[in-house]
Amino acid sequence: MGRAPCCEKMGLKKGPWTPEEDKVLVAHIQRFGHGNWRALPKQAGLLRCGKSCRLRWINYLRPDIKRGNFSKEEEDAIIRLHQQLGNRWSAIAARLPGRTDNEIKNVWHTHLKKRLDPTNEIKEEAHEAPAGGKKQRRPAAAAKRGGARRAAADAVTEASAAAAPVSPERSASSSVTESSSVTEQGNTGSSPAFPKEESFASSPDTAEEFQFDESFWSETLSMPLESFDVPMEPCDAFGAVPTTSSSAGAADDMDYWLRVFMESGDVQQELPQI
DNA sequence: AAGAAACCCAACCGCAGGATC
DNA sequence: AGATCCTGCGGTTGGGTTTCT
Repeated sequence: MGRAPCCEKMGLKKGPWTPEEDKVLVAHIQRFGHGNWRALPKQAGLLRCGKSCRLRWINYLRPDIKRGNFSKEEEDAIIRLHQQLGNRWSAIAARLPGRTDNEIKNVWHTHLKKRLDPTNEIKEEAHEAPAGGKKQRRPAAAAKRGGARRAAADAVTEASAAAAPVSPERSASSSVTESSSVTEQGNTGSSPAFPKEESFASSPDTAEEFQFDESFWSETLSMPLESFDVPMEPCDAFGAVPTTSSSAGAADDMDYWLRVFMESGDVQQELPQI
């Protein structure tokens, strides 16, 4: 059956997202959710196709995205899950709170696959124990990698992640995993404006609240897959489950976020009149 | 300092499958 | 029942960044 192309070309923008576009998209989803991705860009006044908007949101703008380097536990989990699930990245991502399928896929292809490849073992050993091998990256440099390109959008994302009420969709784990990222050595997702550590754990109390034991990952990740197969609650754009506990705050959260983005830029001006 | 090579990640593309008409 | 729409997924790639020579 002849499928219509994803984007009806004509004037639709492609390529990297600008901070302004990010703001518009986030603000729109905050206010109206993303019931219809195809219609969303038009409603939001974005010159993007719905697919592109969805991808940007899922992989980058969602407030519960955990950025930064993968921990050893996460990498091990990916390897283990990949053995069980194969290339079902979304299924693997569902078991790694805060990580996207795209991110996991990238990590797999750039690091883990090589690590598992017997022919690359020697190379990987060299990687583990730097001894002046070719193209050996230093951790600090690796952490810095791509920082410039991300910085602008991070301002938006981190702002979201910073004050975002932990989304119930992933709350059980994301509240935990976010703090785990704090312990990571590198932090590619950090931006000068919103250092991850500060942004998430804005107060000592909060920081303490999210402290958790290193054993979390080993315990969580060693759980049988079946234990994860709990039907997901329906949720809104930010993963807010409409339960009694969270629904009351949902509207407030929306307003809060709208204010954040209004204050962070000129979103109000950019939003189309609806 | 400049160029080459390697690395990495965001984003695109096309397909599959469920939902709807 | 079949056609079409829409979303989600996995594969792939373009191009920026970092490191080495």
